[in-house]
Amino acid sequence: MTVHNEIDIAEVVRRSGVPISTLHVWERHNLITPTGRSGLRRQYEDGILQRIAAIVLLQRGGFSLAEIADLLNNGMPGDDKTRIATKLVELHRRQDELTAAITGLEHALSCQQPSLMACPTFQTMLDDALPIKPT
Amino acid sequence: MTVHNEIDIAEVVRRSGVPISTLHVWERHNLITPTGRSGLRRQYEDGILQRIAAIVLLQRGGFSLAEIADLLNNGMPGDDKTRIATKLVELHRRQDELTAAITGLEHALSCQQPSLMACPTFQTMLDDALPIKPT
DNA sequence: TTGCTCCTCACGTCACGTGAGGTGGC
DNA sequence: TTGCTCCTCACGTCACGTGAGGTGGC
Repeated sequence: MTVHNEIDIAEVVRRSGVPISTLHVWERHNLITPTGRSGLRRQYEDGILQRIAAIVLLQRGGFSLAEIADLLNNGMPGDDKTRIATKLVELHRRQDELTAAITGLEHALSCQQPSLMACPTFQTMLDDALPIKPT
Repeated sequence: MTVHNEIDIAEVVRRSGVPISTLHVWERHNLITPTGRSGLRRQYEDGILQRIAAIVLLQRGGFSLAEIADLLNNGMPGDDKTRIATKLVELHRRQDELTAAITGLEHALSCQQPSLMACPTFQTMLDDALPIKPT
């Protein structure tokens, strides 16, 4: 039989790095639930740390708090998989956008021009980032 | 001598893809300025499209509207370069986070487990995404 | 004159962050 | 009893989105 240790909210903050104000918000959105209280202080089952890691990963994946609550609280039915597949398309696009932004900024660092907009190399990268439609 | 054409806000929206509500916000933050009005409608110099592309790129680079206004309105003094270098470190980290999120979600798609948290492979990826400190 | 799009202004949203004033346990 | 951290609740912030009611040009 596995022993489930209860851990204090202070320890959750310390070990996860997630600030207490964020934990309060997540609780209001039904993402996390304390198992009880010690006086006023929230106590959690130690599995909360894995759950928090999952929330962080899904948030980086661009899911809203409401979507994450859905994914974690309900099982993983077929339409969840559809939503994940849709998100993945968007994530690959964001990866490309991020790469373009990095390329542009790295050039800006080495550029001798007096301002960003005066740099011809930066200019040519812009159209790549946000395609301007013809007149 | 170069002729500067004026273009209507409707054309700016169409050619850049940026919604009008966003253009209004950017104007209040001194990121863009109309050259004049035709009746009530804002008119812009056609160079606005390049500027909008730069704003989008910098935003994807994680700069706030206030920071972008600074970068574009003032020149590019040395401390701007320092700020860009600092951002670049953060951007490379975000690139890694995004990659980790994509890897996790791609596994979730192929996983047969009834819920995300039940999947052992997903579990092992979590600690990679958000390192949990020891007790 | 009738539509149409744009205008301004106020308010809503999302995911928090920040006090203000109060409580519980060492 | 004194600190300390956590508690709740309200309000602020950032970057917009969304009406509501009004104006100008074809």
